[in-house]
Amino acid sequence: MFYVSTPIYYVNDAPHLGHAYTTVAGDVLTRWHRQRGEQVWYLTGTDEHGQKIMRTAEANGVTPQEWSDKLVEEAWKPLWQHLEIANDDFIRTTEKRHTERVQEFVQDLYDKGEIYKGGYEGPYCVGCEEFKTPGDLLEGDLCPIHKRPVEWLREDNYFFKLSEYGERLLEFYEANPDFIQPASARNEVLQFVRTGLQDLSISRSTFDWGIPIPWDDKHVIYVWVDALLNYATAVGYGSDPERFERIWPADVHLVGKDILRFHAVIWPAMLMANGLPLPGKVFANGWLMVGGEKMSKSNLTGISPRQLTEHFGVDAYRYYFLRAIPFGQDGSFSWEDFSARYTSELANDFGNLASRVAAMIGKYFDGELPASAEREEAVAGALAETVAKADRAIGDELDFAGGLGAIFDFVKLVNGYLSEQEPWKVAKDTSEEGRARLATILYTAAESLRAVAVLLNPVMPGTAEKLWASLGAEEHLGALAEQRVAEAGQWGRLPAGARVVKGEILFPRLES
RNA sequence: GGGGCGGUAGCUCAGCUGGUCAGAGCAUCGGACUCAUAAUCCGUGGGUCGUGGGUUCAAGUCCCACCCGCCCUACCA
Repeated sequence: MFYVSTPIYYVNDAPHLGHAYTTVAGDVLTRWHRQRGEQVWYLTGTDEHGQKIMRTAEANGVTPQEWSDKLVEEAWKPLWQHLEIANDDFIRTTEKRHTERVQEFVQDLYDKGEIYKGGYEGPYCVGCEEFKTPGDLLEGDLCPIHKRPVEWLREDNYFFKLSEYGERLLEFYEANPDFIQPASARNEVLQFVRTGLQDLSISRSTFDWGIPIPWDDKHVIYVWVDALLNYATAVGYGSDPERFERIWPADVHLVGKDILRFHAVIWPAMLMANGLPLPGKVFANGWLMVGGEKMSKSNLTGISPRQLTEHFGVDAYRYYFLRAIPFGQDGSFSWEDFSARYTSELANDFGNLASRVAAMIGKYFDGELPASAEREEAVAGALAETVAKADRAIGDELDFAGGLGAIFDFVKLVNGYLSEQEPWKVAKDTSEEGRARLATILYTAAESLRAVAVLLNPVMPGTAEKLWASLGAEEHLGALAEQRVAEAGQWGRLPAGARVVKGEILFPRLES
């Protein structure tokens, strides 16, 4: 089972572009693997405990649970639906199937002696109601937010013996060089772990919006221990061993680089402590930058996903970020760049190709795909290479930009092929040879589009479906979703006689 | 403070262990063509490769210093 997770997002606020970026990437990755014919499990969800949500809820005059319910139902789930995210499950950390298992997990670690009672001591700001790190403080030990002196406070906590896992983690990273990606992220983690790990305080007693520690209900479980476990509880950990066995471990955990450390250090250590298999890969994607600044929830100047989909459409939205930004790197994004790529790549190169091919088959063959007299090796060969390249890039390397680049290079190649062959001139030659030549040219173009529809289906399902319909492919080849990547590059799958119609414009020109 | 990454054509970026490395895409401009969403195809212009030194027969490509931007330096998530 190919199991992919997004982070579970903190429901402190509504989803923004960064959340959507990661979630779309995971959706494309999992759709790609489904298109390969694999069994796939795609999980997303929400993280709903913690002090911050408690405060936000209070500030809005509702309980934390009410606050979470509202955001999940009115903001998060609807956005994923809007963006055509085909997740198989959606887990919330306030669900019983999660909280009970988390308690069991922590109890297990406690029984195994991995957790001990200790104390955390440090500068504490009464105003913030939280501990500060010495580095946070202003001159004279002032809280940077309240500008008031901090107090030195000690809190009893339970600690997980994270410090004992440094060596094992390093060995694991060594043995699994692709565990943390991209390489820059891996290096950061390695450096961090090499300098030595401290034990992790895994409980809090200063607030109560969390899962109680089973043997000491004055404490709640540290939100990250709670949150990370969603990846296991959602697939049956502790409740459905057979299912858990089948799905676990995750093949890919997609994360933002801000939460890399939790996933690359704490999470594997927790799993090791409980003797569970470790995930295959943690892939940290970068920040979306706009005007050189990071977009985040604290940066409310950010553009919302819906603003973009309203203007460009959902498919173009799904395409744009993955195409424009190498996955794993920070990427600058701008309305102008989105417009430029939409027009050049989607409308002019791709949409127009579909349009002109369908138009010519309609005009010269009454919409009935003619049989090809010969096989155009250059185009057929390029297609096979394109499929191989895209499959490796998107399916294996999470190099979405590279894979999409390959597919769109092929689209350009087909445009070039048509310009070279000039079917509109060949059409004037009504001899038998002329008709045969024309048939070959148009068949070649249509067959190319058939493959493009398959390759783009994981990325732009709506558009791919329109193209599939326009080619009359379903009647002969079946549903688009059933087309396999491995067969996409085989030449000659679309049979002569298919009803090709010029459907609606795939990517209409943008308003000014 | 320590560590890491980046600063290459108008824009976004490729350039591995030094020797056609000064590139690609988009935008600009010129030409071709008319099947198509005034789309497509071909061609052109444009950069002292952040700054200053140094090593070398030869440096975006190595070394040093400096300037600018970003990230990490553990328990908000």
